[in-house]
Amino acid sequence: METPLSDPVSHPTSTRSPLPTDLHTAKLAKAPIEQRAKIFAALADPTRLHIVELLAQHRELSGSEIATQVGISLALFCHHSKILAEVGLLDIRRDGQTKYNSLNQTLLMDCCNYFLQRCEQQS
Amino acid sequence: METPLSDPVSHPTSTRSPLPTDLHTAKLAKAPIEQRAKIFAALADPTRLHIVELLAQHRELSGSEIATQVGISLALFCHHSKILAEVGLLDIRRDGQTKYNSLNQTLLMDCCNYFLQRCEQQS
DNA sequence: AAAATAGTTAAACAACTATTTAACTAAAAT
DNA sequence: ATTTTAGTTAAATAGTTGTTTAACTATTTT
Repeated sequence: METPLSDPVSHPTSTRSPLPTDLHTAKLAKAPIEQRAKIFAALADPTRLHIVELLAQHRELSGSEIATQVGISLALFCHHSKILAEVGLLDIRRDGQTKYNSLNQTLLMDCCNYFLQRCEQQS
Repeated sequence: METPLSDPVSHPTSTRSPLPTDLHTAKLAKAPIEQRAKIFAALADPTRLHIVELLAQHRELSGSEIATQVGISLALFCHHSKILAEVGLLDIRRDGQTKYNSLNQTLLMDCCNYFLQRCEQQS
């Protein structure tokens, strides 16, 4: 398993540090292009995109809640959540037997800024 | 072949209309999730991401220029450019036997704004 | 006219991936 | 203690996709 681009320890869901976006985007730029591509690959599947869009609006949802909302089995959600977590897009908090998933908005914004910066300083 | 989300006629490379981003993002929101996922799928391959990042910095490049820069055959570039053009990320202008490719920055920004809007108005 | 350049297309192949199903662990509720 | 509930894991399958190779068209150059 690869180390995700965003460190869940230094950027937890509830208390995300207000660092300038340039720092994150710089971190993303140093990463190999394969790792950047994997973030988009995580968003490339309709089922996963549905999950991400759902979490963009609801902050925190349990696995069962997401599975029923999206209309898939819990087993399938587990499969997709693993892919989202592996690239660092999913923050997971556990409480008893339920796991609460939230979106790493910072990483999502960094991916956007990564392009926008290059478009601005065009040669 | 599906109709791309961005209309290359109303938004050509050289004279892109300065419409507010909300209109584009709204158009993206109305599109089925499969079509949105396909845009990310286009960015999910390292070779294609390399092409996109190259075009984010150089505005316009020919197929041969891109192929040599990225280090792939022209046949392989042709394959990838078709996928990028199909989702509307690539604007193509022809001059004689060479085709000049440019990035549809508007669509790329719309994809970013699509998430960011949802994150802001979180419930 | 012949050769080089730019691009397209199709076939073949290997590698990967989304989904289903079933068997499993662990915590909570009855 | 038994039964739900929540989540994980593995195997099997079908479908998709990236790359290579070779044959092709059309434009430009010599």
